[in-house]
Amino acid sequence: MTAVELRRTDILHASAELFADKGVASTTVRQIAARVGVQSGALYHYFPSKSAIVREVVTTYLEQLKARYDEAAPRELDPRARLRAIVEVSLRTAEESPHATVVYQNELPNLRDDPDYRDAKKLADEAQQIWLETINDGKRTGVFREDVPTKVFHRFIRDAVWLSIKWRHPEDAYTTEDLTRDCLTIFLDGFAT
Amino acid sequence: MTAVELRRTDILHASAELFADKGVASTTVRQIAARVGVQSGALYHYFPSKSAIVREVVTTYLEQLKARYDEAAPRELDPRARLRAIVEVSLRTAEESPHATVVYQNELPNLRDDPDYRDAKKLADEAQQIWLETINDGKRTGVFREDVPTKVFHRFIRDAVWLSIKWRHPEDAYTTEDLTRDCLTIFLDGFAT
DNA sequence: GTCTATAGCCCGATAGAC
DNA sequence: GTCTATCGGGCTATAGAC
Repeated sequence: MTAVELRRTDILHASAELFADKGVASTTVRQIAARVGVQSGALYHYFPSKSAIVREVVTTYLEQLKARYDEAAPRELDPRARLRAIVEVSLRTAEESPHATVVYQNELPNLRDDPDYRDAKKLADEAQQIWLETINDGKRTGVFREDVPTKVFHRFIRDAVWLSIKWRHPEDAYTTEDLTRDCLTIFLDGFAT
Repeated sequence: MTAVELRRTDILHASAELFADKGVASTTVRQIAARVGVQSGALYHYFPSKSAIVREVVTTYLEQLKARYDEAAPRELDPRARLRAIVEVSLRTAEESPHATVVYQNELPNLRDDPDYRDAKKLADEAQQIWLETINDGKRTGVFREDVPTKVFHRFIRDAVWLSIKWRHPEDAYTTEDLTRDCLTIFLDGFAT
């Protein structure tokens, strides 16, 4: 990695942390520069604009997520195992990249129609497609119930998984493995006795 | 209602809509004024600051929500019926006040330590307490499983309910009643066959 | 009670020295 | 490649006329 690439990575990490904590709109390029330890003008040698930083944070994150889904949750798996793999990969990715995860969850929905984020939107759609495909395959093979719309179940479990980043603290005794297990328990078998 | 009160209400409604669409930080007082049909300076005859508008949007909303919980979900109800009532009231409130709901979900988490929002935070805590109490009562009486932490189940169902405001459109054939039913089905009985 | 005008500040981004 | 300095503009909030 060249010195330039290292600095770019520094900027992306500092930005992701600030964006996650206070939102993109409330984060200034001066704050990013201060976190990295340079003056704000220096950032513009690495990125053409603040918006380009946001875009790269989200796009890099989604590329990694999509690659992990493809590897860990191939279509050959039966729907239950595939759903488990998707949940595991998602929670592991959220644990590993908590800031980018928050930025993706908080900001991408509001940026859908901005052409600058077309790549990110495309990747997010592909990732979502893997969830939907899994749920529909499970309905077709009879392991999932057909009386609840795919879209509805998807939103429920998807939000449970991704928003755990906002309430679960990594130092908790309650681990990612615990969360994965409880998530699959609730969503597949229910909370009633 | 006096003319002043009517104007205040206009401002609160216009603000809630803008805050929900673009976030509080990205909404300007000029945009609020334009939506109401006055100049920005005129807003300051009704509210001392932009932040006071945000505070009143959220606090008024939460007071209404809390009152509805108290009325529709008294502790005398058995836990299953009480959970159903909470979900029903929440979804009905979200449908009726979609903008304030989004503001509450999106912005309050980031404002927790701001002393300006102490009242809102207190109301939100009281509302949350009703969910937790219901879940714990259900565990004690044996209708809910005890191997999933209360906090975890609460976050799952709470997020499913509140975030539906971001994906369900009121004009959908899929109604609030459908959503209430499917939410209780999934979270109590599970998605597996 | 609403207007016009603007103070005072902070923003993203740029220019040019080193 | 990073600095200092600053431009042009948008922001919240205020002042004072009507």
